[in-house]
Amino acid sequence: MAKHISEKALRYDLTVPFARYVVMHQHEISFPFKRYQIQPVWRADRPQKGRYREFHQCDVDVIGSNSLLNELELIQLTIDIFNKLNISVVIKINNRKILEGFAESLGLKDKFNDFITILDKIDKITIHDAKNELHKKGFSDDEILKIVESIKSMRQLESNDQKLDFVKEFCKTSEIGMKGIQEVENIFDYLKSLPAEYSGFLKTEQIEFDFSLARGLNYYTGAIFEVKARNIAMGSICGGGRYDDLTGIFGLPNVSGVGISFGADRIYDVLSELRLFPKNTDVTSQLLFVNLGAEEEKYCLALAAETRKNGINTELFPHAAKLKKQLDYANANHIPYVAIIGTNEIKSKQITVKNMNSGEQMELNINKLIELLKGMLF
RNA sequence: GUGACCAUAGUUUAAUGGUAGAACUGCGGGUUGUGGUCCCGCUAGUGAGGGUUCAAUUCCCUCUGGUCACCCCA
Repeated sequence: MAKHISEKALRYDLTVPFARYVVMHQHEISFPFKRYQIQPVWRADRPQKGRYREFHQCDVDVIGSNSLLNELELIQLTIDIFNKLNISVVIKINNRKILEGFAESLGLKDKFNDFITILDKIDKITIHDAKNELHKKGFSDDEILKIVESIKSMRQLESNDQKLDFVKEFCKTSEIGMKGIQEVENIFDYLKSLPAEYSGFLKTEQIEFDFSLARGLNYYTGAIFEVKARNIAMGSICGGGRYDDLTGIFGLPNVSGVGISFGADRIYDVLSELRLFPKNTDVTSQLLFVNLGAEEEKYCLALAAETRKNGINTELFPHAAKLKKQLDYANANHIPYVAIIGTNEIKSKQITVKNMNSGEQMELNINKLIELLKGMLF
């Protein structure tokens, strides 16, 4: 029953619904159409590390344009994002047409999917396992030999150029394969042609041509991407590709798009495991007004309203308590400044402000306090 | 879909077929309005249901939840 429901009722990705949206609104949309979308999606699998039943995808797509400039833009955006998050990544790119070229050159077009599945595992399995699996899937001895031989030679390649040369040689008789190679080369050309002042953030060694990258999705027709974080055992945190006819299933054929999707939960896991979250993310308040009694709290209420009006995140401790308790609270919540106001301060119209990092304390009026704290914001 | 392992306080974890112990957190105290260290105290727990037993947190079964891997990755 659960399976029955999950097959029919779960949203598995954002791209297919996006294609439906585009078809439904085709007369209102001006192409090329770009959008981003962040929403939960579901998986009907049993959960395990990095795989949740519910998780969040952040999709970016451009539909209605064949230009490889779109692929480039998505790569730029991806680099930019992971640089900002301080996550060291490898962006793998491949092209579905190259995979087809492989299959064609090996005479395996009719067994494309099985072949791709093996190719995708090239790094993880031994030759022996590969043979077994191919055998199980019904490949002939001759075919197995051809595949295994090519896997062996592929494994010796290291640089992007070596790999490109290899596939060029391998696919030279396949028209579609050559087209895929050309697309990959064009993308690399674009990347290389970016002027230094704009490509300062581009570290091309982060971008790897990986012809064994397949992606499960069968709607991809051109470029495919996958991003893996370095220094951590975690599946891909980002993936995407070009789809030439996704809208076709909803009745609008031949509208090509390209998109990429970031797995928010896995990215969170990476940030968390690698301790890359900035320390100050839990800083919410800049200033705490201590509460020393009924009269004081009323007095502070007005002052807190004033600091808040000036854009300073302010708290007033919600009940009278020992000073120690309230200072502990400020420490625990990383509140950098505490305003201490008792009968003396009320009388003198001054505010005793304590810097919780240095321990320094001074008396100021409200305007000076606001000035001080505004100077701390940036 | 397959397999392995796990379930004890808010958290991390001990232990036993016979009173479930600790650490951290939280709260209170160490005399008045000055914190982060230290000392003392308090709160709080065996996932649910059934079975075996004089007695089950412990052994058995079912369920639920979780972890990891395979398959798969929409």
